[in-house]
Amino acid sequence: MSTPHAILIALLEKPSSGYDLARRFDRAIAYFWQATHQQIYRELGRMVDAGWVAVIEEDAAATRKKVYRVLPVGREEVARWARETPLGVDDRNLLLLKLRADAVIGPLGLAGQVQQMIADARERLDTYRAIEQRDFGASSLTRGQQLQYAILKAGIRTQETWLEWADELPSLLEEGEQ
Amino acid sequence: MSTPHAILIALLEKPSSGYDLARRFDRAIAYFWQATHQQIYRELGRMVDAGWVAVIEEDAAATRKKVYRVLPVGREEVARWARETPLGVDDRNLLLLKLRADAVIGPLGLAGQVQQMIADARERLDTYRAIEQRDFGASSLTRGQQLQYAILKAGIRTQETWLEWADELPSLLEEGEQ
DNA sequence: GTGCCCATGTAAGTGGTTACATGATTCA
DNA sequence: TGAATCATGTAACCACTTACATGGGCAC
Repeated sequence: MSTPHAILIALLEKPSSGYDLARRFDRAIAYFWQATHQQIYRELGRMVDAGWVAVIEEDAAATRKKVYRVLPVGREEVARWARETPLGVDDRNLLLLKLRADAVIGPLGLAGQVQQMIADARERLDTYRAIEQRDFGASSLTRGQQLQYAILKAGIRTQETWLEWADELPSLLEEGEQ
Repeated sequence: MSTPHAILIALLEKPSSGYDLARRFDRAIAYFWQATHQQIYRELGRMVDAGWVAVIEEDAAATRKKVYRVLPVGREEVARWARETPLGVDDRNLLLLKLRADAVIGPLGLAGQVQQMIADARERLDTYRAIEQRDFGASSLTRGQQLQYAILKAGIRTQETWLEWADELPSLLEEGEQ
């Protein structure tokens, strides 16, 4: 659903060919977002049609390599997407993607969305803790129960860690706001 | 790719109708796994054809409700799937699903896969820390750099927390092994 | 000149999402 | 009797995956 926007953001960071994008999506850039070269070529074609990106025709005749850059319309589309697309509790990677957009093109005013996610995460953590109290308070647990408890603890730890991490975000997002 | 197995595991825990499954997948049972009722009905139909599950015909005439239970073949399929399907670094939810399978039907010998995931997570954590040293060692960072650093820290925290959590797994998985 | 990497695509299959559809039961 | 919930499905679309395909450039 947001593959084209992930590509746009990657292109904003650095104009690239489809091939380069595929490699960047393989390594450091997108540990939290992946796309195969087939997806990338398809989306690039669509985005050219939509007027979001264009090919830089520097060495057109020399090689077949097509380097894409983001047009103003595409840039505006990224900003619109970041501001308007709602985030669910589990959309952490989507938030990271938006943060990357925010890092490349000015402050986008994401603080509100982050606050909402934090509230949702707190609520879910409370739910998990209630289940913990209810189902795993007993002193002796069977093997199966211990495993189920481990699964629940994975959820609890995930929420806790994410909340700690998210705590520093608002100050980063608000300063320098337009 | 593993939706049918998620359904099988839920059915092993408690025989249910498609409707009940949809509700269970909405709430506590599958905070880490979701399926819509359309998927569930489709997969139930396929699994009946495959001989993995069967309808309990208790109140067939009384209501339209169809309660499904897992047949021995389906149970064996879950075990096979849990043992054989490879896990990538990011397949944490898939691991949780396998742990649930292990909690319902005896020990499946998942320790090896967990060890592999732990090794992979350590490796990725090292990669992240190397990036941290290389790109964010400077004392003063721009707003954009601070955001990119926050994104990286999300990855670092995630790996660290997961590794801590996974540390208690091997002892849970090995004891009582057949 | 053979093999490897660069570079871009097409085609088929599958799974998930969204919308549509129907009818029974239950409660106010 | 009307609305909400129970309960099960069909159909269309779209995205992603996997496999196939092609050809240029470069190094040994």
